[in-house]
Amino acid sequence: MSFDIKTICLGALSLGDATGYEIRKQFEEGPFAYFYDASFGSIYPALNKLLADGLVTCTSEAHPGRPTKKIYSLTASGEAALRAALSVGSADHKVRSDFLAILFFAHLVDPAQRVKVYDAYCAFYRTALAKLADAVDCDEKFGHQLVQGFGVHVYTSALDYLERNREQFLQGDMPVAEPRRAVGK
Amino acid sequence: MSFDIKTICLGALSLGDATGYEIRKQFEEGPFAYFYDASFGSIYPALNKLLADGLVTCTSEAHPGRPTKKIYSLTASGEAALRAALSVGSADHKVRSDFLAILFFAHLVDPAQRVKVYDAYCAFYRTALAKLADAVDCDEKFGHQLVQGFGVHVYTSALDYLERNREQFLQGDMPVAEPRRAVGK
DNA sequence: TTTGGTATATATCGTTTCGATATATAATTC
DNA sequence: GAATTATATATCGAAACGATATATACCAAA
Repeated sequence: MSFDIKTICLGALSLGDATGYEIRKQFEEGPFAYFYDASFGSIYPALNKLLADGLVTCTSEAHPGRPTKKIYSLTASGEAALRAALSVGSADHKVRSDFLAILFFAHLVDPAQRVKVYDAYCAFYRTALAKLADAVDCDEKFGHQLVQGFGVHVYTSALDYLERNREQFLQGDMPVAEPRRAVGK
Repeated sequence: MSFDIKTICLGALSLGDATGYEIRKQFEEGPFAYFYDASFGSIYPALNKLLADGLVTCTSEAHPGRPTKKIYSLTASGEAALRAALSVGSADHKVRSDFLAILFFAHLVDPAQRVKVYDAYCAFYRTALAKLADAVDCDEKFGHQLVQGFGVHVYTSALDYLERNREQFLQGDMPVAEPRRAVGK
C-alpha cells in the first residue's frame, strides 16, 4: 500500500509552511523529487481536504490582481497523522521507466532513435544528480542524509553502467527487427 | 509523457501470446517487473480496447466450470502501433518509494519501526535481484540484456549502500523528534 | 481428512490521481 | 518590444488503481 497525496502533503509541510505551488515545486526540484511525485490536480484538492479535517491551517495573503496566496501550516493533529501514516506495516517501491521500456524493446526502434533515447537517459541521471547535490539542506535530519546519500550513490552507479555500456550497446547499428510473420494457427 | 497500459500490453504480447492473467504475472515476476507495472483493473479493459481496434486477436479456450481462457496475440498493426509508440520523442522515469519516504522522515518514526522498514527495504532488493537473476530468457534480444544487466547493477549497488550504512543509521537509537511546538502566529 | 491458503482466470466499479486547460500578472530573456 | 518563463489557484475529463466478486483446482498443514 502506498502513501496517498494527503500524506505526502503533510510530509512536505512538516519541512515548513508552504503554498500548493511550493509543494509542487518540492516534488520537482526538492529533496523528495526523486522518490515521490504529485501533480497540481491532486495537491490542491488534498490541501482542501486536509484543511477541512483540521490537519493543516491556512493563511491567505492577498496580492492585487493575482490569485490569493494560500500558505498552509501543519497542525499538531496533522503531524500526529503523518507519524501514524509513516508507521504503517507495509511499504512499496515502484519504478516506472519509459527509458528502460524503450531500451528493452530496442530491436523495434530505429538505431538513430536508440542513440537519442540512450543519451537522454544519461542526461536524465546527470540532471538528477545535479539536483541532488544542490539539495543539501542544513538542519539535516539523519534520515535526509541517508536518503540523499542513497540517491547519489544509486544514480551515480546507474550512470556509470550506462556510460560503460554505451558503445557496446549502440555499436554496429544492430538492425531493426523484421515484422514478425503471421503465425499459422 | 509515459506509456499507457494499452502500449504496455502490446509490448508484453510482443514477447508471445498471453492471457490477461499471464500479462499481469509478467509485471509481477517477468522481465519488466522492475520498470513497469499494471493491474488487472487496467489490463482487462485495455485488452478489450486493443481487440476492438484490431491491434490484437483473441482465441477463447473453454474450461468447464471456470472462466474461459482468452489468449491474445499481437497483429501486424498491433506491432506497428507498438513500434510507433516506442519512437515518441519524450520519455519519463519515475520512482515512487514508500521506503525512502519513511526513511527520509525517520525522525518521526519509532526506532524499532525504523529497523523493520530498513530491513524490509533490503529484503525488497534481495528479492528483486533474485527475480532478475531468474529471468534469463533465451532468445535474448540485445535490449533485454542491457536492461537486465542495468537492473542487476543498480539494485546491487543500492543494496550495497544500505548494508554499508545500516549500523551507522540505526545506531544509538536516535530519539523520535518531539512534536513541534505551535508556532506563534 | 477437512480446513485453509495459494494459484488460475475474468470482470466490474468506486476512488484516486494525472494531465491538460483556464485565468491572470510579473519578471525575465531574446 | 515580444515572447517565454515563473508565480499562483482551480477544475474536469480521462486514466489507472485497488478492492471485490465469482468459481474451481491444487497443495499443505492441522
